[in-house]
Amino acid sequence: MGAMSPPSRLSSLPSWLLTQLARHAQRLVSAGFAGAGARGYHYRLLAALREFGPTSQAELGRWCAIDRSDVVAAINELAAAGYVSRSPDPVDRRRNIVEITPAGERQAARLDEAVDGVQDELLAPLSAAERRQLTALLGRLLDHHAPPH
Amino acid sequence: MGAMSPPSRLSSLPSWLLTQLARHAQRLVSAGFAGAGARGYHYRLLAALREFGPTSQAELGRWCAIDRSDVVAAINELAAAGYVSRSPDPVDRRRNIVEITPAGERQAARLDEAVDGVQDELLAPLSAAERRQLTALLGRLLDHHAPPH
DNA sequence: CGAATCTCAGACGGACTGAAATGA
DNA sequence: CTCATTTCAGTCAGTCTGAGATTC
Repeated sequence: MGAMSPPSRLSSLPSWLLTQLARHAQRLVSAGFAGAGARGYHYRLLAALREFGPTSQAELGRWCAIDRSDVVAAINELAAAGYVSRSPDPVDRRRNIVEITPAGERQAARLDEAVDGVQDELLAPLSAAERRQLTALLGRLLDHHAPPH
Repeated sequence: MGAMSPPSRLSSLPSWLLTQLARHAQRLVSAGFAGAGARGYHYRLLAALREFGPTSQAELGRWCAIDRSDVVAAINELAAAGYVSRSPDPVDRRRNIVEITPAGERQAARLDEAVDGVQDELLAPLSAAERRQLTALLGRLLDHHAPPH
């Protein structure tokens, strides 16, 4: 069987490297979450609820870069599993206030472990200094393209 | 409006940075290709055909990391546009031999320009040295997870 | 009035699976 | 018989659009 390296034109393109590697990362992360019966959306939402406390669905969507429409579905699933509670906001009746439950905290902790294992697997070939370098570079690029305002 | 930065737990995860940035990259690339009536698959396939010459669809799929099934559809589209020709392999009649046409070469050159512009936009905040650093780190990770054999 | 929120219904491209037909 | 190739049909998660109802 011949070599199966991609064309050199692609291998030198940052956008190619980025998207291909992100594919691997997402496979690893999804597999890690699947063992706990969760998806990426669930972890993102739980992480935001843990850090920022009870809040509206719209704000969750902005924090987690999840579409308004998909937040509805994911919160439905989290609520059905008992990981979050949803109640109307008494001071602004357009909003639902979403809050993480104790069971949700435990689930988030489980997912933390899964996700940490995946980072190690993903970055295996890099030294600790190189991992910091990569994280810093990616962080700067993401900041530039998704400016917090 | 309140801050909309993601939870710090996410912002420090390489897998999160990678997938979010890859999302931006793919949006930019797709937009660049759309102006020329192309998609990412088309560019990948044309790049492989330019570099490696006429070959079978199965091999194209392996080189470009495109599923066997999606190669069929993408080659159909490229052939309909006159960018590739498809002919049966006389020595192995299971195979189609796919070849890039002169019009395909011109299209590939157009897409080259689009894709180069996107890299610049994507890496705008980084110095030349930092771009090389990032590319090298991503390349090593990708090599480790998709070993050419 | 304009603007924001929640919800549903549907679409869309990229990635993938299963199975059939053909032939080495 | 086993294996590789091409093709079709269909699935899937993640993302996004449009529209309606409600409330600010």
